[in-house]
Amino acid sequence: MTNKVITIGTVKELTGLTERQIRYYEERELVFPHRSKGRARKYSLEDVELIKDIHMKLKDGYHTFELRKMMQS
Amino acid sequence: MTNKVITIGTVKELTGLTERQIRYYEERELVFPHRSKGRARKYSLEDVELIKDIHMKLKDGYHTFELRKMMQS
DNA sequence: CGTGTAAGGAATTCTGACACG
DNA sequence: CGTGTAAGGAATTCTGACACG
Repeated sequence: MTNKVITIGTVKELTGLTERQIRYYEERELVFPHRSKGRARKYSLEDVELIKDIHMKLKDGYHTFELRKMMQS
Repeated sequence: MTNKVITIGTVKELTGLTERQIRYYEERELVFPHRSKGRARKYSLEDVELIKDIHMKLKDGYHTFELRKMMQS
C-alpha cells in the first residue's frame, strides 16, 4: 500500500483524473511521490486513494491550502 | 499486493533483473502481467516476488518448463 | 485557484531477430 | 535454454508557460 511504485499514467487510470491535476496536487504539497532516476513520479496505492480524496474535497468547495492544513492535524 | 499497477521499469529496480529476463519469464508463461492500453506491461507486487523467486530457482539449476509444472501444483 | 493545452525534449517500453552455447 | 544486444517505432512523462476566471 505504501510502496511508491506506480507511474502517473496508472494513477490517471485509477483515479480518472488528468496528469495536470495529479501534478498540481503535488505542486500544492498535498501528495509526495518519489522519483525514479530523477524523473518519473512514483506513487503508492495509498497516494492514489489520497488523490481521489483530494479531488472530492476540492469539488466540495475546499481549497488546496485548506486541505494542506487539514492533513497536518 | 495483487494489484497490477507496476511498470517493467519499476520491476527492474525492485528485482535487479533486466527487461529481457522479465519478459522471458512471461514468454515462458511463468508470470502474467496485465497490459495497459494494449502496450505496457503492468505487474503486481506479488508478481515482483514471484519473479525474484523464478530467478533464484533458475540459478539453482531448474528450467522454466519445470517451474511451470511446479506452479501448477 | 484549479485546470486545460500546445511545445519540445528526454526517457520508457515494445516487438522481432540474430547471437552464444 | 536463458540472456544479451542493436534497431526502429510508439507511447509516456517532464518542465515551464500562457490562458481563463
